[in-house]
Amino acid sequence: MIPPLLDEIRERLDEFTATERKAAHALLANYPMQGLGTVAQFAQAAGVSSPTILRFVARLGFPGFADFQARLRTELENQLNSPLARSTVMETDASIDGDPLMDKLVDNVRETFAHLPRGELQSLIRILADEKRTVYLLGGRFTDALARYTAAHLRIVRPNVVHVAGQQGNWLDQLIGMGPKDVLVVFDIRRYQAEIVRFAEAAARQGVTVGLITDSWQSPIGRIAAHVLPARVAVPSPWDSSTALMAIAELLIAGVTQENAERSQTRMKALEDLRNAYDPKRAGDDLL
Amino acid sequence: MIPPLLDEIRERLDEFTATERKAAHALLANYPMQGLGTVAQFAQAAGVSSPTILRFVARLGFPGFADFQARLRTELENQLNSPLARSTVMETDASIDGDPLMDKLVDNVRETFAHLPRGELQSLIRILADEKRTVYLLGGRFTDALARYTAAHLRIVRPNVVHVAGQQGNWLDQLIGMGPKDVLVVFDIRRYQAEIVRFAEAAARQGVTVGLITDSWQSPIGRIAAHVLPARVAVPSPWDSSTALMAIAELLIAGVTQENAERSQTRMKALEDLRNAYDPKRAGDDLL
DNA sequence: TAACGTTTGTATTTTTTGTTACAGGATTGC
DNA sequence: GCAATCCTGTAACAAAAAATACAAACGTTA
Repeated sequence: MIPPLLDEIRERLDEFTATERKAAHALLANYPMQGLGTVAQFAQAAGVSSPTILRFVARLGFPGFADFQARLRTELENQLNSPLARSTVMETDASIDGDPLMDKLVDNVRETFAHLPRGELQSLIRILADEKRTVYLLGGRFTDALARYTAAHLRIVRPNVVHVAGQQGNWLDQLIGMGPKDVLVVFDIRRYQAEIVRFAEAAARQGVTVGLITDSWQSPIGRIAAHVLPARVAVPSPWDSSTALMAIAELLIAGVTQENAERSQTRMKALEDLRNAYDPKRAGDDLL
Repeated sequence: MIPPLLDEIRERLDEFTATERKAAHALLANYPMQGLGTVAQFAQAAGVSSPTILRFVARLGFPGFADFQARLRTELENQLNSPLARSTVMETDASIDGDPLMDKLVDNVRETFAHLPRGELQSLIRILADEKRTVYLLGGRFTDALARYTAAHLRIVRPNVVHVAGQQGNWLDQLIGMGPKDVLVVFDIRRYQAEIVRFAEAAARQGVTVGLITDSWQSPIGRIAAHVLPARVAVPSPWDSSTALMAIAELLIAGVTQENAERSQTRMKALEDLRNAYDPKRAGDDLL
C-alpha cells in the first residue's frame, strides 16, 4: 500500500516556505477533506492565495491540483474500505416495516439460535474438524443446495469432504466406502424423502456417525442420528424456509474453520498456490 | 447531527428512474468517494451520461453538484473527527447469549431486510413471475448453491427455469438462447469471479434483464444490472455469510409463488400427478 | 543602504467542469 | 396500434476553477 501523504507532509514541513507551511497546516488540521474542495476554498482556509496552494502541491511532487486530489481520494477510499472503518461509516438503525415474511425469517433465525443445543453443536463441530474422518454431506430436493454449500466450504479447510449428489445409483458407490470413522451430515426437512432416510439408515448401520440438521425433531433420521440440530422453518408461504438451516450450516463451517485454525490457514494457502499454478490467467478466459 | 445521505438514498431508491438508479448504485458502491470527483468521472463509473448524474443530484434536493459535494464532505468530515464513537460495538437488543457469530447472523438478516429497496424487490419479483420470460440463475463458487436452491423452487411454480451450472464451456450454449425477453438472476459476492461477471455482461449485451443479489453494492455487475438487492455478508469469520442472501432468495421465491398463485397451484398439482404416474412406489426403491 | 534573490499576491489566460437546451427513443396508457 | 408522456443522451453554452505571467514586497547580504 502507498505510504500516507499525511506523514510525508509532516516530515517535509521544513522544505516549505512560510506561506506554504500555512497551507500545510490547514491541510493537516483537516486532513484530508481540506484538500478535496477547490483551490480557492483551500486558500481561504489557509489564509493564503491560490497560487500558493498550487505551489505547495507542486512542491509535493504533483503535476497538478487534480492529481493531488486523486491521491487524497484513493487514500481515503482504501481507508474507508478497510473492514474496521466500514462498520462505522454507514450504519443507522431502522426497523423492518412489518412485512410478515421478513419478520418471520428474522425470528426463525433468532429462535433457532436461542434453542440450539450448544453441546450438540460443539460436538458435531469437533467431529467435523477431525481430519481423520471422511465427511459426507447429503440433502434432499431443496436442501441439497445446503449440503453443496457446506461441502464447498469444508473442502477448503479440511480434506476428505464428499458431497453425496447426482444419480441415486451412484450413492451406493459412496456407501460401500463409509465406515465407523466417518461422519454423514444430513439436511432433511419436511417431506423427508424416503431415499434420504434410507441412505442415512444404511450409513448408520455401517457405524457411520450421523449428524442431522432438520426442522423440529421430526425427521425419522433423528432416531439414528448422533447429533441433531433443529431449526425453525415455518413461514407464511407454501414453502418451508431454509434460511435458518443455512445459518446453522455457517455455524458449522465457522466452527470447523476455527477449530483447526492453523491447519486451515496452511491448507487455504496451499489451495491458493495450486489455483495460481493451475491457471495463472484464470480459467474460463476462453469462455467469451 | 444530520442524517446520513446514504440512508436517504437507499430508502428513496424507488423514486429514481432506471438510469438514475445506476448512478445511485455507483455512489453506494463507493460511498462517498464516488461523489467527490467530477461529474464526468461519476458518470463514467456509473455508465450513464453526465446530465443523468446532475438530475440524480437534483432529485436528491441539491441546487447544484457543488452543494452535493459539500454535503458529502461535511458528512465525511464529521465522520472522521468523531473519535471512534460508534466503532465500539453498540449492539442493540438482547444478544442471544453472547455468541458473536450468532448475533451477527441475526443482525445481518435484519439489517438486510431493513435496507432492502422494496421497489427493486417488487419489480424483480414481477419479472420473475412473468412466465413468458425464461429465467436463468447463476452463482459463483459458493453462491452457486443459492442459485441452485432458487432454481429448484422456481421450477415448481413456473416453467422455463434454467440453472446455469457445470462446465463453463456449456454456459455458452445457454448464452446463445438468451434474449431481451429473458431474465438472469446472479448471486455474486466478494471475490467477484471474473467468469461470472463476464457472463452477466454478455447477457446484458443481448438485452437480457439482469437481477443481482450481492453484498453491499460492490459487485461490478451492479453497473449493468436492472435490479440490485444488497445483503449484509460480513461476519466474524474468514468467510462471508450467505444467510442473508438465502433470506433474499426466499423472499423472491415466496413473492413469485404468490404473484401467480393460481397458476402455481395448478402447476404444482400437475407435477405431483406426473410424479405419481412416473413412479407410483417412489423412485429409488431399488436403491438398497 | 543598495542590490539581488526569493517569496507572495494580483490579474489574466486557458482549461476544465458544471449546466442547460433539445431531439431521439423508449414506455405507458388509451 | 397510436398518441402522449417521460427518460435519456448529445452537444452547445456558461461558469468556475486551475494554471500562468508579472510585479510588488520582503528579507538577505555586501
